[in-house]
Amino acid sequence: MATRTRNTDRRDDALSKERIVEAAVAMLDEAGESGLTFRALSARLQTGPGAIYWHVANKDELLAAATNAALTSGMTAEAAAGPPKDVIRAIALIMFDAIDEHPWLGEQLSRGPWQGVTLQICERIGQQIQAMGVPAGLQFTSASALMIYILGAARQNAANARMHPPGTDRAEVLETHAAAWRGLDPEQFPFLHDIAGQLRDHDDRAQFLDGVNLILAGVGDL
Amino acid sequence: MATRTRNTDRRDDALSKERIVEAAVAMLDEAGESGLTFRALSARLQTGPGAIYWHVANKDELLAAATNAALTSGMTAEAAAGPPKDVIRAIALIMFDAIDEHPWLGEQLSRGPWQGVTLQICERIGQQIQAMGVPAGLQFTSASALMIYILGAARQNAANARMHPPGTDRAEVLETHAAAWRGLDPEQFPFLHDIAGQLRDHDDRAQFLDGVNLILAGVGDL
DNA sequence: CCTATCTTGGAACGCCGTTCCAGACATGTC
DNA sequence: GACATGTCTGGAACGGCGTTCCAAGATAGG
Repeated sequence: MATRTRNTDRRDDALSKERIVEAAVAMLDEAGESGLTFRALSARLQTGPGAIYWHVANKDELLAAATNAALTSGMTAEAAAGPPKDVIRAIALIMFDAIDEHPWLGEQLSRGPWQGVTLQICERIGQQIQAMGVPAGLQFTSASALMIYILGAARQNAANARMHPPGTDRAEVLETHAAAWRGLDPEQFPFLHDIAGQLRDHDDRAQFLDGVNLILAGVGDL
Repeated sequence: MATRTRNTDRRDDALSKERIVEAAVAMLDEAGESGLTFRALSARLQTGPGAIYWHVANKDELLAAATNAALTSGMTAEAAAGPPKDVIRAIALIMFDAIDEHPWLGEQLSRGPWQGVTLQICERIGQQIQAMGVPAGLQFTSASALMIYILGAARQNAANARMHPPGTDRAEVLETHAAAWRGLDPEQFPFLHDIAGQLRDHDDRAQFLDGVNLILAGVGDL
């Protein structure tokens, strides 16, 4: 592994795990998860697939490294002060925005177990849960419920965004979707038929925050 | 497509979309998502890959059909009566158990948009939300928060289960995991360090239900 | 300068989803 | 019965994937 000998004078086009991960993040942003292949990556870095494998064990490790890199870069400064619930809301929005910017993050974060940056986020949310005075026996449940909702909602949002070419008009897509719900049989689908209007007018980010508040309200009640 | 001519006397080893989907579900249950390939599937059905493509458009359609089949078979009878919150809890547990039984369902359900069986579940939850007297403007938010949590939690549970061979001892796995959390730096990870014990002792299904109750508590408060 | 180690990159392997197509099969018509 | 027709089968083949292998180039120490 490239543990030592990193500050010596190498040729300046030398590979490194950082350069590889950086290129991987760029390719994921440009072409999504299916756009990242070792062949395309090695072409971008002007090398062969074998060279990459000297720095990275396999694609899973590459994806994990790209995930940590992308999330960490978005988590630099943070509103650490304020009431616990506000801090949680801020963390949630940071994650939502990060996944909105890098849609492939949604798939990746909710795949494996919580580790790396995800673990740090879990920790920060847990600290705020404790600061709220939630009884010890319910802290784990509360924190994981928040984590699951945040990851699930951001992921759902990313999945929705991924289904349309980047250029399409959001209002038009929503109207089409809402029309489909409104067209459902009112006898069999009264609820979906009713709220089709809310689907058309809703704002993803605001609704995400409403969901976080919903859970926070439940946590505060315990 | 095989639309008509289904009741005529064909040879009894004839392919059909039902037989294909049934075999696909079995393979997914046995070997997970990566275990379902058109080659293995055609070998199991004693035919070639090309024959399958006459009944199924592509792998996405096959996965969607398998998802609907597996979820529908688990949703036969249902406790439709009782207070709305009880009905929601019952639906949530049915989904949790279904995904627990077919771990690949977790990945699949949260991939695409809500359609098929997922749409029906959304409808049922929405009806209960309405029955709870939630204001019209908040019904969409409440229902989607519940859906996201249910899908996210069940999916997370399935991902955890998928990481260990079927035979491994659950208590041992949890103990190892808890030990890792307990070994974290108490200065940097006070929360995770503290609740490692709860991680070791927790019951996935009970904690899932606690999370649902958390959200229901918040919804009732609005 | 020579040698041992680190690093590269292209060829090759086995597998995947998918397409193509020759032909088996059941059926309706004379 | 012969034949034409549309339905259905299954094996070969295509391009691309993750990954492995290894000969050769680059670099550092004696």
